[in-house]
Amino acid sequence: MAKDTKERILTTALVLFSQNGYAGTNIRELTASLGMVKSSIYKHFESKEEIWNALLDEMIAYYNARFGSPERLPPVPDTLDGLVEMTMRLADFTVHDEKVVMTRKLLTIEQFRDERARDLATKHFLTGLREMFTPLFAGMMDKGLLRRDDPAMLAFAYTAPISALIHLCDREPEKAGEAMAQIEAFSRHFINVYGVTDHA
Amino acid sequence: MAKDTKERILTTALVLFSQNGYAGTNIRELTASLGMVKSSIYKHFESKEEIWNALLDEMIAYYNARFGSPERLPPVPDTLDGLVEMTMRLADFTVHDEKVVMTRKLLTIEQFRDERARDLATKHFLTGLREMFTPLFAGMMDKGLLRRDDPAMLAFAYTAPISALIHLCDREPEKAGEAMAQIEAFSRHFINVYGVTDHA
DNA sequence: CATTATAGTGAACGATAGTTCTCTTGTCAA
DNA sequence: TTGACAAGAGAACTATCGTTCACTATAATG
Repeated sequence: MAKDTKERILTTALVLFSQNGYAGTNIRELTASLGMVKSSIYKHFESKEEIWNALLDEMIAYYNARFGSPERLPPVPDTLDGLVEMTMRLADFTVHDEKVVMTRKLLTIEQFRDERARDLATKHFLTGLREMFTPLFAGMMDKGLLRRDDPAMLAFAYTAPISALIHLCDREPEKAGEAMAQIEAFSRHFINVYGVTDHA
Repeated sequence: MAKDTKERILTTALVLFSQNGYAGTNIRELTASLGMVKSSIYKHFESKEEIWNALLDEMIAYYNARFGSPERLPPVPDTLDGLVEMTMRLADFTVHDEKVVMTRKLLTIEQFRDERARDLATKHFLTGLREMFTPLFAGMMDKGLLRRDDPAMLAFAYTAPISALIHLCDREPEKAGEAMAQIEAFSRHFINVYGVTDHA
């Protein structure tokens, strides 16, 4: 079906664009990966740039569906260890889910060329995680699990180092194991510093 | 002189590659920016790829000269405020020095395509700052300015958020002022959490 | 059944990519 | 002063780029 082929094209475009960039990918290579001849793709998209725009539309929609809505927020952990566990689950998914990895790599590569990619990159790399953890840390303060402090600042201090290690995994996947261990070590360091050990 | 032209070519290549990437830059545009015709460049470089390799060589040499040697380490601050000041000086330079910004953008764009760019990217984005601040924090612990802790972990927890904000400036230069303020706020938060307030 | 839209083919197009070649100019050493 | 060489100009080459077009096979529609 047409809809199906269009979807397959976008999937393959994500694979190639995230590896070689938009300019570094040609439609011959793209269509060959799909088992067709290069002219066929113009039955589905008007131009290479339209493929890029459609791909960006999809990435934006995916981001909003997955991370945009407040009800998609993870529940506030009941213990400090619960925070570590939740973090490791999130990190594991983020590092190993192919589509998410490719999306991140593509945004990394194209962020200086395309304004929409730039905005989405900031969400993916900076504000997204921070806004996710801010209410979570506020909740943990309410529960007496974390020292009272600015939750947004704590969220930033917590998520930025984790983000840096996720980027390392994108760049050097063979270090993923090591990086995951560092994420856990950092998370434990964090709860040691900010966590409240109850002496009641 | 020949040496001079070669240097000018590399400078312009850095400007264009960091904006549009290696694949997205053509030598016509590159030579036109230098006021010559495209064939002339082959008197200085054998190919486009050789320009890329020479540029990488230069970036690696520059990095090693500037951040590689231990004697280039900044002095251990005598006060907690001294750490903030030193950080702001470093951040200001890193965010506003054109060559450094372009180098970072280029490494960001090309890190998935070239192995040497990948390695240099990890140094620029992760290990470099950490290795710079680890002995510095160890010294501050010796001086009783910081709580005793793993200096490498503290260095990571300190530099990663700052790095994230520097990346934001690369992506959205209009937010540089805001980002610098956030760096200072984070630095002050950090010394509040880890700093030792002397009650002797 | 006839028809019409759809999806894919293969040849061809103009534009542009990186590169090479020949020629001219200016500079410096013998 | 002459010869050699470095540096650039401009035309031309080949390959490849994104794209178009005429055509065919298939499947859905009246």
